[in-house]
Amino acid sequence: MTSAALPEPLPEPAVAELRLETVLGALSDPLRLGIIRKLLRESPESDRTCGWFGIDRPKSTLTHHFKALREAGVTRQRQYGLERRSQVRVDDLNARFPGLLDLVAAWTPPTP
Amino acid sequence: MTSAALPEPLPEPAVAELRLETVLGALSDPLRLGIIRKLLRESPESDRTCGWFGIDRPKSTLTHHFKALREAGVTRQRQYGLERRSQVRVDDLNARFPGLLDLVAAWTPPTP
DNA sequence: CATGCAGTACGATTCAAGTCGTACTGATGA
DNA sequence: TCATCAGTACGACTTGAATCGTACTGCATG
Repeated sequence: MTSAALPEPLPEPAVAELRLETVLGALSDPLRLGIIRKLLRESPESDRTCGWFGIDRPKSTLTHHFKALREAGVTRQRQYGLERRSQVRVDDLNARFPGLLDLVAAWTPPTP
Repeated sequence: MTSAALPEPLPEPAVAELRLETVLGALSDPLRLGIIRKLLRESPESDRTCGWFGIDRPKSTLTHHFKALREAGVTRQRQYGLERRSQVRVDDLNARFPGLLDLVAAWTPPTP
């Protein structure tokens, strides 16, 4: 037996539709960049709920940013009961923009 | 004899100050991304005037975007008499964000 | 020195994005 | 069945970015 079927992903752009400007725009927000860095470093395999990130912002703000990431094609979101979990679209992004995710994961902000 | 001294670059962030969000933000504008792609592909060595790009926009708009690129640390600008020429800070960006420029140069927009 | 030219500076306008409060939805478990 | 909990939807507010017209600067060449 394989594992149980996953819920369908929420609406997202197809691989062929991914645009570099859009993806870079999504990653240019500090909060969103932090989300993606944390996902890549700490959970590249499994998807995570909004709460997992421990971001101290109102829930409506978080919804806004997670939606922006999904609509830009950076993340995939699935609904599991109450929870909406996010994961980075690693394969799709590596296929279309090779090196981008490595770079994002490797980068550490300057600490002056 | 080496070649003549270059004019001093206009104010720009130091390598250590480069921030990924900022650079990605600068590249997320379609017009600016086009500028950088053209520079990387057609003139990675020498610097170019605003006019060289052949962009059909008012001059004040171009000034705005070239300044944004410089202030984000993506380009270096030098004043040669009347002309202000721009070049990509290839070494600095490769040192800080390895792979980013390759990716930008390699990418081709979808043609639907 | 005066004209032309590359590009800037400034200010106005417009539009998109980030932020957040409040009300809502829909699955879960007592 | 009813309360709880994760997260959304909507709308208001505010800020910042893009765009562009017009006026300006300053080198360069006659």
